[in-house]
Amino acid sequence: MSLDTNIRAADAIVAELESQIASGRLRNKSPLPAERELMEQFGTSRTVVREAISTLSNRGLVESKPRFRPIVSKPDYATVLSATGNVVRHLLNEPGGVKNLYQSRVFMECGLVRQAAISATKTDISDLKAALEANKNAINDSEEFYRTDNAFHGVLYQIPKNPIFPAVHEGYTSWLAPQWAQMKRLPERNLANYEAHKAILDAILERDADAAEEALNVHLKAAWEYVRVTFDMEAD
Amino acid sequence: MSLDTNIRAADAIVAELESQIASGRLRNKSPLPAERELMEQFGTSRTVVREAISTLSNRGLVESKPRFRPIVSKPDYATVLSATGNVVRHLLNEPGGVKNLYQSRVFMECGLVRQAAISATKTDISDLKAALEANKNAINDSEEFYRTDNAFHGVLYQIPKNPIFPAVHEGYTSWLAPQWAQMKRLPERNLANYEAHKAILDAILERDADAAEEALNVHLKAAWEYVRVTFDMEAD
DNA sequence: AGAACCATATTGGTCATACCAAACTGGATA
DNA sequence: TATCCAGTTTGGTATGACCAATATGGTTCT
Repeated sequence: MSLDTNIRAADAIVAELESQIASGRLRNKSPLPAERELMEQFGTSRTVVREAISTLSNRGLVESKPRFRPIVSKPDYATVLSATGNVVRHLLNEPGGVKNLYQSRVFMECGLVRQAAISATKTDISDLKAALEANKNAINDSEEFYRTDNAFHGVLYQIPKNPIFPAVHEGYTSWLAPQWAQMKRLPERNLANYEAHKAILDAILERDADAAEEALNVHLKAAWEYVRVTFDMEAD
Repeated sequence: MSLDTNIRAADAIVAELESQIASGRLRNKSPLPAERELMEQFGTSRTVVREAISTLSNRGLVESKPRFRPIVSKPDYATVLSATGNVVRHLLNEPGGVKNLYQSRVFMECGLVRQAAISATKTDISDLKAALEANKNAINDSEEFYRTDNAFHGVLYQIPKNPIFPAVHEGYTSWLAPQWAQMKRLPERNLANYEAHKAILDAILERDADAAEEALNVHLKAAWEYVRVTFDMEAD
């Protein structure tokens, strides 16, 4: 929001490098200049150069592994989401945290299936069918089922052809994965989930937004109930 | 995701301070210990302490103004969003960036008005009415109209009673504000916007989700068209 | 020629120390 | 009690040094 009195030398370097990354002067996936070089280039001490790099790293504009040259990484929506990962973890540990996130996911996907029902293209439909088929074939392999389940939902996020949505899906997947990982996954539940997916797809095929939303709602509500019981949370 | 070979001393300090903040051992809104104190406490040099603080600051867990002690700021959803602000700005400068963000906002609010139509409480309704009234009274004061316009949409984000949504609204507001700021705002447009808001509220009052969604769609589509023309972007 | 290998120059990570200016503190003063 | 000032604390920056791991380029072996 406010810019305060920002007289940090590091901020100037951050700004400059940011613009060089954005403009492509610093090519994506290529290493940043050496610290001692930047230090000369900007006429500052290595201290501030390192602070600047640290900031860029936290912003997700460079990927820095210890002992390696930081790699320029032009930001995309996935970067934004993953950069927030650490903080989100804290929020999930607060009471109601998981529920809030899950609820927002239900909200999001309700909208997605409506939109899918209304405007899914042939390609979208065949992607959904393929994902459902893979899902069906994995009913007895819970590990694989999880992946195909997630992939099915992922297709929904692709339908708007807007890069923000797949990034959000990635966020949900990675943030909620820890919860999901410690749940037992039984073939009968896999079957139920597959059938729920099928119901959703059927509704989309019939171009019935209300039915699709309803099917998705039932599906995710049931899944949540299972999560809730497993973690012994308070009811709604 | 991957933990790699994380041998950075600063990371240990970050982790420790993070957990102290989460547990409340470091009280919210209170200043962090002095750098020289942390340095002794963790047995490292001031260099790594400062790097750790910089990381915390970028994560949004402390608020650090130059020359002032960093203030502990327990993360909330708004913090997460605002921490991403810098990167999002870059994405908005890329072709289609603003459009993608705006489209996601339309998507979000379509869902919100549907939900409002279905399950808005009396309190929600009266909040909406109050916001609309304020909106009406500001038609001739474009500065004020912008605020009330935004507030009206903000009420929609409050209806799910989920802290994630208001945070998202804050995100949209701050990210799209720069675009909005440089647009001329005429009383006749204010009036049109007010009437659009009224149509939305009317549909909500009639508990007609489809009509509410439609009204909102018309409203935001029109607003987008205005933005698009102003900035001379390509058509859809 | 191409692959495995090794000595050396780079380079990131950390430490110790120092200086400055702004912020803070507490007691003297009006 | 409110104000003001000097001394202290503290964040921002600069140097310079050392270590260990990496990157590099030439040498040797196959």
